[in-house]
Amino acid sequence: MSVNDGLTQTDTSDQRTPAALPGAMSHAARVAELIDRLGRMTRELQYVDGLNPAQWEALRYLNRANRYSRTPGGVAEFLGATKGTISQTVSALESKGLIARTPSDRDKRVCLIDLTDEGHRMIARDPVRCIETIVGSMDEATAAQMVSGLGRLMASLQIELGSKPFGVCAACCRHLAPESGCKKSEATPKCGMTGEPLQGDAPQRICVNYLNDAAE
Amino acid sequence: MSVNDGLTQTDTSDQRTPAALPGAMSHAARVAELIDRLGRMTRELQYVDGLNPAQWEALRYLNRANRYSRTPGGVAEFLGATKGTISQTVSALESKGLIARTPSDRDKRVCLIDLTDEGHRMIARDPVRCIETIVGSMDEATAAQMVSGLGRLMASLQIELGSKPFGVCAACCRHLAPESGCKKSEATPKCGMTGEPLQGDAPQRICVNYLNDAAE
DNA sequence: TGCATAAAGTATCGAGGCGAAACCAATTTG
DNA sequence: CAAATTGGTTTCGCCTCGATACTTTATGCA
Repeated sequence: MSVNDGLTQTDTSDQRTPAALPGAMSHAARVAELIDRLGRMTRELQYVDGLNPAQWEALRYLNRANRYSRTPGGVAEFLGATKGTISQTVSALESKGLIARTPSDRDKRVCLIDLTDEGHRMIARDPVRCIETIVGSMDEATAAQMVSGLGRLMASLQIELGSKPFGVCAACCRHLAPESGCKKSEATPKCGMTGEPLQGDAPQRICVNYLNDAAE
Repeated sequence: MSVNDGLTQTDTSDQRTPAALPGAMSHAARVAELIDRLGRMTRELQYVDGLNPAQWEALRYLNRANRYSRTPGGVAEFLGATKGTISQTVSALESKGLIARTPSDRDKRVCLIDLTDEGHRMIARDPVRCIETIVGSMDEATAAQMVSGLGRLMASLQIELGSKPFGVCAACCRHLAPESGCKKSEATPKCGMTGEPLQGDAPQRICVNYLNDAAE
């Protein structure tokens, strides 16, 4: 390819939106761009081991959710997908031998999902783990800042989206952080995702990060 | 739903992988989780105004790339998709009147792409802008830390993926940051994405963030 | 108790995104 | 000047996912 062959034509269009160019970008705009790009890469990263991103995310959820949240409905709510879609995802995971469905005897409509040993082996090779590794090599202060910033970003984003079906933390934060989670009885319950303590009226507020439900 | 009705059955399976539970998660693991979740939300966010995420990303790229990078091939390389796929994306954007294709008279194989006025109006309503807004409301220090951390994360991730087609910055960083970009002749060229200066052998290194190509 | 309504889950259909491969045209290279 | 390369498009088919309809079980209200 030619390097710089003395362009004769002036490139007017590049001067059109100087504010949009990187040199002039604010930190906020950079973060938005990076989140977008990283999201794409993370997605790409997850076409591995015969699973697709949705399947990986479901498996990840199922590995972390408490017992009564490991249902197709729980996955659907968490991933923001329809039950029909999730039913297929779950079926796929089951046919691959990564999870097992057992009907609940408490409510015969629901089926409880558990990871099989194979599933645990699979989750141990989680491709997003490599993000963890990279961040782990940074200094602790930066990592902590990122958790804080990204956590707040996600919380705000979920509020922004508003209509999304994230329940109220009233009774108890439904899943995740089962032992550090939003237990009413605890002195300072903490949200499982952002790790921030929920004081005062917190248990009554929307659980912006994850789901809500009955107690553990 | 019942709150805590005195469960008789012990929930052994929840104690299986205590290290995976949020309370015990490292900052690094939290970041990985947040990136993944945010990526999903960002993706969802972009099903708006009749475009899909790929189309929004292409439009965003086309709005920021320099003149000689605004080609189907440039978009494909940037988004990590095949040329065939991008051809469809570009066609979609064109049929919506957001971009215009004009054949290059320099090389009759390539076609140059420009945003139409309609396209500029569209990009002004970019849905990821809301991330920018949220981050903009945070303190500058946090935002700066996030840019730094996420930038490094992305750089490492791109290196990690290795085989991905990101060129060498030898001649010049191909697009983005056209005025602050990797100009060989400049004293301290800077990468358009991370904003970090590329000293010494930098121009010879892989342009981890974006593409490479001939000079501006 | 009994009937209506709601909720969990599944099956089926169809739209759309995307990669693979074949192909065309133009350019570069030996 | 032929051969190989490169930019781009088209066609094909797989796969994901939402919408809809349906089944089964729970719940709520008279």
